[in-house]
Order: sequence, then structure tokens, then C-alpha cells
Amino acid sequence: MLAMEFIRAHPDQVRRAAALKGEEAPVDQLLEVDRRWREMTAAAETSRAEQNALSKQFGSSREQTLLPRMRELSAQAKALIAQADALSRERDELLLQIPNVFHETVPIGATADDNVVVREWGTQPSFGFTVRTHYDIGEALGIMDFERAARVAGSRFAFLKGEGARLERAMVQFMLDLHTREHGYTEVLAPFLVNTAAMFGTGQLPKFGDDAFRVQGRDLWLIPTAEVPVTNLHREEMLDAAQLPLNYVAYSPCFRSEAGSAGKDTRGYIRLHQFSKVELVKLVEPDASLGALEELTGQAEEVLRRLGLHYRVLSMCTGDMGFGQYKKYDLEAWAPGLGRYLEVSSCSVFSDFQARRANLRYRPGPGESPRYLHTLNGSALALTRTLDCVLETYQQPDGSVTVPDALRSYLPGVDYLRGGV
RNA sequence: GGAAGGGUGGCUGAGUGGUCGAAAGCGCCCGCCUGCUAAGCGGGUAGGUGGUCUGAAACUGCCUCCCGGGUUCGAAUCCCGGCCCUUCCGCCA
Repeated sequence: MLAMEFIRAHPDQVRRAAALKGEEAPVDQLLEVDRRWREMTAAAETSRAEQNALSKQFGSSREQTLLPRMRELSAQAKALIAQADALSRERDELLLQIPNVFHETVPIGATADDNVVVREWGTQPSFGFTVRTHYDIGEALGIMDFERAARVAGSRFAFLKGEGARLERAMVQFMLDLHTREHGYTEVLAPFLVNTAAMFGTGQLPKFGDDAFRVQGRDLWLIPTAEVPVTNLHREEMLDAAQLPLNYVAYSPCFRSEAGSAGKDTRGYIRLHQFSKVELVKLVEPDASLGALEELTGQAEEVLRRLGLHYRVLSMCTGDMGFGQYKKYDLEAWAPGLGRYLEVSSCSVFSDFQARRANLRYRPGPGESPRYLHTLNGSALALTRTLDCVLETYQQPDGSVTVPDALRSYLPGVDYLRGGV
């Protein structure tokens, strides 16, 4: 969330940012409630102050004549504080609904059409035969099974079998190894269920609860991304500047209800209720966060380069950005069979928006006051769609699929996928 | 799941109704001392959120001893509920 202080000082910037992000932001209501809260708080505190002074006096003197006035003040203060608390709760609820502002380099725009391609790598491969989609390839090889998954779990689920399952596992391991060995990340295996507080911390709640699955009867949610547990890893802590930056990489399954995407990407291994993802999370000092976004994005891109997949990087426009994001890049890899780009990564910086919610702080130097960290995260990468792009890019005329060089050591003895176990 | 104990500042750890936002130690900061990063001496050092103020600084109010309620003029301290941790038992992979 934003600092109340910041909203008071820059209400127009906050209004503009919300409008350009396409979010409803109750800024005026918030400012009004905040004003009333401060008024009420002042009154309550005046009363409390007098009560405290008398109480202190009574502590030493035991002067019984003070008691009636003390009782009176006590009751009065309680009433005023109750009113102030109600306002403060109202204010906090409103505050949680205010989206983050964005960086000046973010393109202004309403829809995905306004995103800006900042760079491309490689070219669209050409084939001397009719290309097929990953789901045709996968089903023909018997390594992807949507029908049986539908019977077991419903639509938007999939089984991977044999070489398909091994391929995904190999890709996960390849990505984890790349980020830990070459990019300096610490591997984390995080809880796949988190509590409500954690979901608030990263901003999935209160506004986007419909997108997540909740465990019945318990205060637990299935994580929609490892961003949630990993960004919350140091919640309520006071870190030392010397520990920063913290770089974490986590594999996890991700669970999403896809509430708002009925009819979209219904075919194939693209938009599922459960998918695997390798996620990068960085906790950095404020001054370092924009540079860290470029670094993180580059590290996600490296996965695609090693896999030899053509891709492009988009700077997301205001309207296509998330609620809490300060700046965001999407990585889109080319899927020749589908004939379109698939979003395989989203890399974002949140400034102190999440840190404030999750209470992620550090002490800049000895004797200095605590500050909020800046948080970043990015997929590196989402397995489903990256796997699709591999199948479609490396497909052969005979229906088999060449295993990319980068994955050979992770699939010993398998140079081509031919539907084996 | 059952029993017992426990959650206090950056850290360790005292504190069972008022002069306690909280002893002591560690760490850190400033100064002194010692002719060379140690020891010693003195002082300082929680966070949050308001107000005064153009702002900074400074001063000042309030809140915060896991969370939420309650008792009381007054709660770190007493009562109730919750969460978490430790140990033992049970169960289980």
C-alpha cells in the first residue's frame, strides 16, 4: 500500500495513477476519512493525556478525591477512542484499495495494444512442413492428456506422462540450476498454502480473492504464485543493510481459479488451474530497485536464450499493469504452432508497496531509522507455456521433438521425444 | 489430538497491578583515554502515528511488551479466546 503521508501530499498523482491503471481508487473518500480520523484522534488523545497525567499523580499520592474525575475521563476517552478506531479501520480498508503509482518510464495506455516492445531476440523459425500445435504434438506422442485430466479434476487441468513429465521436470531443474549457479540466487522450497495475512502482504487480497483457491474451513489459500510465500519470507523482520539484496528462486505449482477468463485459451497447455513455475524474488534497498528490475528481467530472458526460443520483451503500459506494480516487463516467447507469442514471464518491481503491507524493513546503517525494502519478482519461467514453445519450436516432420541442447544433460539418453516413458 | 511450559526492544534476557516503553548484558553511535582496529571510562541508542512549524531540526501528545476481547481510575503483569514456539505422549509420511 501507499503511505498515507504520500497520498495526503500527492493526491493528484495518486488519482492519475489509478485512473491510468484502470482502477477505482477511493482517494477522496480516503482523504476525508483520514481527516476525520486525525480530528477524532486529537480529541481522544487530549482526553487520554489528561487521564494519564492524573493516573500518574494518583500512583504516587493515592489521593482519593481524584477518582471521580479519573472515572469520568476514562469513560470519555474510551468513547472517543472507539470512534477514532472505527475511522482508522475504515481508513485502512480504503488504503488497501489504492493502487500503487507507477514509474515515469512506464508507457501510458489502456490495453495490451499500448504495451511497448523494447527488444526482441532471435527470429521466428521457419519449417519446411505444416507446423503443429503443442497439444497436437503432445497428444500424438501420448505425453499430454487433457481428456483424462478433465475426468479426474475438470477442465483446465492436464496430465503430463512419460517423456512429457520428465521434460517438465528437466526444465524446472535446468532453470533452478541456472539461477542458483550462475545468477546467485538462493533456492527456496516454500509452503504451497499460505494464510490470509500473506495474501494481503503481496496484494492478492483484498481485491483479487476470486482469482485464488481457498481451503474450506481453514485460514489457508493455495498459492497463485511462489511470489506470495517467498516475498513474505521476511515479513515482520528487521534486516541489516549488509544482508541485501536478497535473491531467492523458488519452484512451485501455482493455483489459479481463472475466474475472469472463461472461454479464453481453453485449448492446450496454456491457461490451467494448476501450473508449474520457477519464480525469482528480490528484496533490495530502494535505490537499487529499478536496476534490479533490469537485472531480473535479463536473468529470466537468459532462460529463453539458452533454450533457443525466439522472444520479445514488452514494457507494460499503465492499463495492463497490476494493482501493486510500479513497473513491469512481460516476456513473450514465440509458439510457432499456435502462431502467436505466449506470455511466459512477468517481471515487476513494486517499490515499497508490498513491503509496507508485509512489514519488510531494514536498517540502512547503524543508528539509522528503519526503512521499507523494495520488492521484485518475475517468472523465470512459467513451465506450461515455455514447454509449449519448446515442443512447437523443436518439432520435427515425423512428429518427434528434438531436445534443446540446454536440456540434454537433464534428460540423459533422450535426444528426441518420441513418446517414450 | 492430549499434557506442561513459553512468546518482552536489532539480539539475549529481567520484570506479577501505578513512579515501566520496560533492569541488565550484547550490538551499534558519540566522546575520553591509551603512541598503532583491543581493553577501560562516560554518555547515547525501540517502533508506529499525530500536533506545533513554510520545511528541516527541535519540542510535544498518543499507541505499541504475539494477536483480539475483558476486569480496573490504571495492565507487560490479572481473566477469556486465538495464533505460534518448545518438551513429553499419541498419530502419521
